[in-house]
Amino acid sequence: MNMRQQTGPVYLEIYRNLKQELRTGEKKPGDELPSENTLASQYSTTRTTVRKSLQLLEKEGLIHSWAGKGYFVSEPAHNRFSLDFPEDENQRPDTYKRIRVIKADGELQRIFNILPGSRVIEICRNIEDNGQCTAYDVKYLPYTRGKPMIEQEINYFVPFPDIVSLLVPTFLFYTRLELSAQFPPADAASVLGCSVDEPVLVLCRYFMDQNDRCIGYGRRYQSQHGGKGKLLAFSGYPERRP
Amino acid sequence: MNMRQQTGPVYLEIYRNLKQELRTGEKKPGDELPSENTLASQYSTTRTTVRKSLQLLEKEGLIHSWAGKGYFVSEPAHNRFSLDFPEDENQRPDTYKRIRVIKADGELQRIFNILPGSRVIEICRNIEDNGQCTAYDVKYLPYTRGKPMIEQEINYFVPFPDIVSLLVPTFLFYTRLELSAQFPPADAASVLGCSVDEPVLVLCRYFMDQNDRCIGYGRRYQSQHGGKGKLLAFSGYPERRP
DNA sequence: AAGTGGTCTAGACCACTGA
DNA sequence: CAGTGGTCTAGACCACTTG
Repeated sequence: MNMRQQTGPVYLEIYRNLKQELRTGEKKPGDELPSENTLASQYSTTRTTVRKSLQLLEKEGLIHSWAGKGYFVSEPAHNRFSLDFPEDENQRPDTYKRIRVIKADGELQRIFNILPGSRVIEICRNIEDNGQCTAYDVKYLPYTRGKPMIEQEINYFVPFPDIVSLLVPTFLFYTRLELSAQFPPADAASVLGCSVDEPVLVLCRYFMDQNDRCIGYGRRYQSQHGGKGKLLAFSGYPERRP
Repeated sequence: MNMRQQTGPVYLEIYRNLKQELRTGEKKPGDELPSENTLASQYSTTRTTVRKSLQLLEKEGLIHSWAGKGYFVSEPAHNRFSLDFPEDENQRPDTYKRIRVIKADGELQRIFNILPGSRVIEICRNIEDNGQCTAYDVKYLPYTRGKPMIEQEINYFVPFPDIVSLLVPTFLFYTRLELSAQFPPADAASVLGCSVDEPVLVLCRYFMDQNDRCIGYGRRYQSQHGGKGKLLAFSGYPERRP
């Protein structure tokens, strides 16, 4: 019996109305929603349109459907967080960068599964914030002569994922991030202007191809000076993420 | 001209075939996909079915559409990570828990925006892994007499988000997570069996209601003993996340 | 048996982009 | 202008759940 008032697509109106019922707590986790047919006649529309609204809510994790039974309000997933790796500074000019080719040490040999004596490209970066160095960043790529353009590309402010994608024929690789607290090595401490006795946040990033081989590795030391350098992550509904 | 071979819904077959073209690098970021009409006639089906396939790929962030132009392969978002807060141990019996009501110190007064002298509920937990304590967890809730069931509920192994949802009439709140590296306070160090001079990973979690008021606060000290206690996050396509 | 969601058809009209 | 994606209709058949 609902009369349309708002503007825009019908499916968005249904979506907003249903969402409002969840927001206010009128519908609680576990509760059942009206059936597709009920909603379709309420809004004088078809199942197809109603389904579009419901699938929007489903995509957001607010509801789930059960074939033969109906739609139900979900429990919110408050333990799944979304975290943005702060790499936008790649575009900024206030980062100091150094590139060289070095012999892989034991750790790098293990990570890339390469032989002793193999060489890797090392890219070091100082991340600055208001003239203060807040993070020290080292990235490694296995070195292979003849790979196209790597040496040249690397001299520009190319984001690391893009550099990695020069090495693999497809853009389909994934990334693992390991977060830990450690003392910084001497070089990181000197860049960050802190002591080797102060804890820093360490972010190790592994770029893995589809065969789970490591094709890129990065390590970042994030200064914890004065409460700076914290990493932020969010859970909950998208519109609530500042 | 495609002849159907596989089983299952048509839209999944189209989805799989298109995805394969992305996986192999046959279609690269920026490339245009066949139009909905083209695909519909290729698979002898309708636009509706084809759209379902394409919207699946769009939801995964693999492609995007541009009204009036077509569908295009997206750049993968390698700087957006998904992180699972390790709270499943709430269900496990090998965690030691202590609950008490304390006077809020300055920090808690600030976080909850409450007056000096106000009281908060404190829930301490030792997270163990194979008999070894790997994390020390403290959670706080503002204390208000008369709130239903809190004291009783709290004695069971109720996940913290569920406890918080007893305080707010709706299940719609969000969570902010702050990650940093610090020295542990004395009580945390003694529980973790480490020195106060060893860095630990600190996870501060704020439960915020829709008015951005803090309705729950948790702090976890994660031991870094022997490389243990690292946090893992992933980016890339869902099926690649182990 | 009646109701539910899952899949699918064969159309339609619209606003938009590009030649 | 023809082609694209965005929205929508009015049906259909299926497998499943529930009484």
